[in-house]
Amino acid sequence: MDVKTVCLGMLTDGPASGYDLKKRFESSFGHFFQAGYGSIYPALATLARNGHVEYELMPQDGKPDRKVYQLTPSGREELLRGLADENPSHKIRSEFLATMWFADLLSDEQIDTVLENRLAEIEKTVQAIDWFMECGCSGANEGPRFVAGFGKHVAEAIRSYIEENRDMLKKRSDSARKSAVG
Amino acid sequence: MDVKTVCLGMLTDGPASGYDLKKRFESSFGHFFQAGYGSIYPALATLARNGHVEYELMPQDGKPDRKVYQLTPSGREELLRGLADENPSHKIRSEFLATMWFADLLSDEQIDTVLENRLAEIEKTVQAIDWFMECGCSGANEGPRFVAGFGKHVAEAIRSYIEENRDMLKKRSDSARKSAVG
DNA sequence: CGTTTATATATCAATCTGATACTATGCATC
DNA sequence: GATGCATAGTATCAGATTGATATATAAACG
Repeated sequence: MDVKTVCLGMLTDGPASGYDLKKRFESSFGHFFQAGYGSIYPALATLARNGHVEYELMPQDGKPDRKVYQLTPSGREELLRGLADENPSHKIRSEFLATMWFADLLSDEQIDTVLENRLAEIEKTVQAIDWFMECGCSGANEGPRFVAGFGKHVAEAIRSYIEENRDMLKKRSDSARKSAVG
Repeated sequence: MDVKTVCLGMLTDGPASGYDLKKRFESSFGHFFQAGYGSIYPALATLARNGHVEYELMPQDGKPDRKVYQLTPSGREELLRGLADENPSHKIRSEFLATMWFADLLSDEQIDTVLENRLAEIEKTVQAIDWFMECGCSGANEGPRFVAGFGKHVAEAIRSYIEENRDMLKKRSDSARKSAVG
């Protein structure tokens, strides 16, 4: 499954422009599937070329024209084909964990800063998901609720793991403690 | 941070070929940072061109020559620069969650299969991490242990979430139950 | 008055993914 | 005896994605 399929899926909720889809990627999809203009616009262009979506130009004064896309019957079929994979991937790309892997090359201060920043990011994610569950989820189906709950559960697991295990990475304070005691 | 930086980091454990690094990506890094030949070989070529690594050709009979790479002092500096980011990213790219988001377009059977396959993948991940903690971790520093524990904790959080919330996605059985009761 | 934010389009270089190509040995399977 | 697969090793390529940037206008902020 690629950005094209997700765009088709988003268009089942009604017509939207590339700009609209980007906003939706940011608000509800952001924590598990990212896409920027650089993938959304080419995706829509390809889908239009293949007849999976159609667009109407909506002129606006001052601002550039909106291209409002909507699903075609062929697009709906293509969407189902894209969703048919029975073992869809779930991948993590973590510069954070890669950095922690090499913790012995960093200072305690650096490690501390990185961990604090990660906890702050988690907090942002949890708040975004909470907002979605309260406001953005009205009328939504079970799928989005399941996914939002998943994201929150995992984010909280990460938070608790970091809080309970961050001491593991402090090497200097260990020897400092020893020499202070001894 | 990109594949280049991680390769430099891996080479702090001693000289290795591109093939060796690929195996290490598979065994210990796989659950949070993937890289294939298509990124490893170009990365090593660039690093060599910039003087961050050097290689020696090790002829073998029958098999192709090994190119055994090792870190240079300039490479060690480059590694520290690559690790200096104070807010390294932690991104999820989940076709699995994207599929679940659109659960209302799928049959109960499809959803069930996808969830079972995901649970099986989790099991594989947990086993790979357990193996690493018992065998691959000997003499390893705190960093790898922290990361392995992180991976296991998160994998188990995912498992428990799926097991406890999978019913949420069954729509047909709900109406079936209602009509059976009514 | 200058800067940032929002609305909207789109492209580009650098990077990454996943598959494939090439060579050679060994091991199992039909 | 042939066929396929695993292991060991190199490497490339098309297609997808990332993150930044370009273009244009208007509103809001300080």
